[in-house]
Amino acid sequence: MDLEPLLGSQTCQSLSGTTNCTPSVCNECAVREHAVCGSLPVDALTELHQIGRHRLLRKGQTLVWEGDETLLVANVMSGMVKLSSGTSTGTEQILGIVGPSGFIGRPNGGPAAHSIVALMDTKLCVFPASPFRRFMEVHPEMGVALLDKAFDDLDRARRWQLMLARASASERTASLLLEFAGNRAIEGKAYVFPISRGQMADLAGLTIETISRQLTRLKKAGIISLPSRSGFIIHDRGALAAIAGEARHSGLH
Amino acid sequence: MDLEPLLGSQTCQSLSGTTNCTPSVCNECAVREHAVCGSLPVDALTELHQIGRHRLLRKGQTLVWEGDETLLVANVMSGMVKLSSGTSTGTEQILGIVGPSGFIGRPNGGPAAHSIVALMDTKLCVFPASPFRRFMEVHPEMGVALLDKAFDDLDRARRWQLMLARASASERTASLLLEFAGNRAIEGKAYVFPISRGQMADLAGLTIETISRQLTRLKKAGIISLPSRSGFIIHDRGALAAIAGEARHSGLH
DNA sequence: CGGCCTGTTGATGCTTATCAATTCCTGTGG
DNA sequence: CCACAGGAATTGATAAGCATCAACAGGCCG
Repeated sequence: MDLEPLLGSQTCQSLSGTTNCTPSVCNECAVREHAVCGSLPVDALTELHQIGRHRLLRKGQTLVWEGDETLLVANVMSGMVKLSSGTSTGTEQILGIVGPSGFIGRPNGGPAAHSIVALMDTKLCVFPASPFRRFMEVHPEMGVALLDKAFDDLDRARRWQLMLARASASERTASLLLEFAGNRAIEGKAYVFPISRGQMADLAGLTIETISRQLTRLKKAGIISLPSRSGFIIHDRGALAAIAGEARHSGLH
Repeated sequence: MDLEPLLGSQTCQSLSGTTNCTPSVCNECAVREHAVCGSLPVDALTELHQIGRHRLLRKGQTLVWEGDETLLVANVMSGMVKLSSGTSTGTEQILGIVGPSGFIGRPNGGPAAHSIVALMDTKLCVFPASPFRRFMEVHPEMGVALLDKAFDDLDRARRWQLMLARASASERTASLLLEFAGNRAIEGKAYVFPISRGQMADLAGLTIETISRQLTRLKKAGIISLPSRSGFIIHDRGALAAIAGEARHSGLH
């Protein structure tokens, strides 16, 4: 189902018998430069292809179940997945969200600390864990790149952590919107909420009602629009960023 | 100052000319089994020794400054360091705390995302970044171990993040105490607060006053003692853990 | 011994959670 | 295509929890 071998559409023409050109699917990959494979030389990339597959994960589908042995790792090409975990009280909690060029899974096995579920239709570059590990052993630069990405993620998690510790409701809501819109949020463009209000509340450490009130407030201030229940438009990115960063000292609360 | 070459106290006796026995300092290392070097074979460990040094970081001393190029990585053998960062408003914020067997620094260079400062006298196993990188290239298992640790840290950061998002003041304070006491908190043992009330407040996302009130409350409930300003004793570890986990439904708030 | 800094305790107000009612999508079936 | 049901989101009223402001106590240093 929706599995497409990466090699399937390779258009490299081996005129001289050598095949050291970039597989076309990678050239077309929107996140190539930012993902872990970005730093690989052509021949290594070609090799990596042979163990990976493209996969489309439909909205709501689960890639990995919490507690399962980790059998695969993946790059997110487009879309979004959530990392979630069940709590002692039985409810599900969102631990994080991973968007394009993000890496998910643990190469070294062990039970998964969280489930991975698609928030919208999501394209992935999936690799079985064992061959991926072997690939890392042969190509240490991949391990290096992955390590770098893991440390990046760690830094980002620590900063979000800080935000949760100190931010007000308006700051959290604004940060959430910017997160959903991606780092390069475009004014006037229609974005989709990848998660429900309830899940947004979980992630930001607020309640549904507070999220709703803050969105209304931002709408009334003219900073965003809410054309439908599941979409939003940013009109004033600067204002939103200002609120996300330091609302405590601005006029809008 | 306080620099001690790791090889200095190696007691391995090369009777037969071979030196493939574990360096004694590593045998004596309290965190050997939990640190990244734990999985290394003897010969690799011996090699790693030759690029590392022990270093004692005195309370308050800074190992790495935020923004500086990362020139070293280290294992924490004993003590505690904080990761901190300056904010836009000029104040310092604590991003996290690293205790024994923790790994700090980024092997792959780039400017440091946070300063690293000792919270108490701390013993470190320090390695210059470049030789450490070369070592990783030769010994991929080190990269694998480090990657695993990084993912562990990431999971822990995500869970603390979740805690901050949803926890009440009493939950946060209890979690903080358990964190300070280590995973195996012993009832009746005297522990030291590694950071000031203000820094605890920063870390937990509370104010000094609230931290103080919660500590008093825990003391009055008989769960802890506060024999001095800078120390605490846990009398009822179970109660503390219960509060940290699910205070919202207990009687104590 | 006295100043000073850190921590504790007290009183009050703001922010956000909670409880409750209503509206508005969305998707389903006729 | 429209009507309807069901759930999700919004809005309102109230209260709890924590921050803030303020005063005080207790070590630690000179």
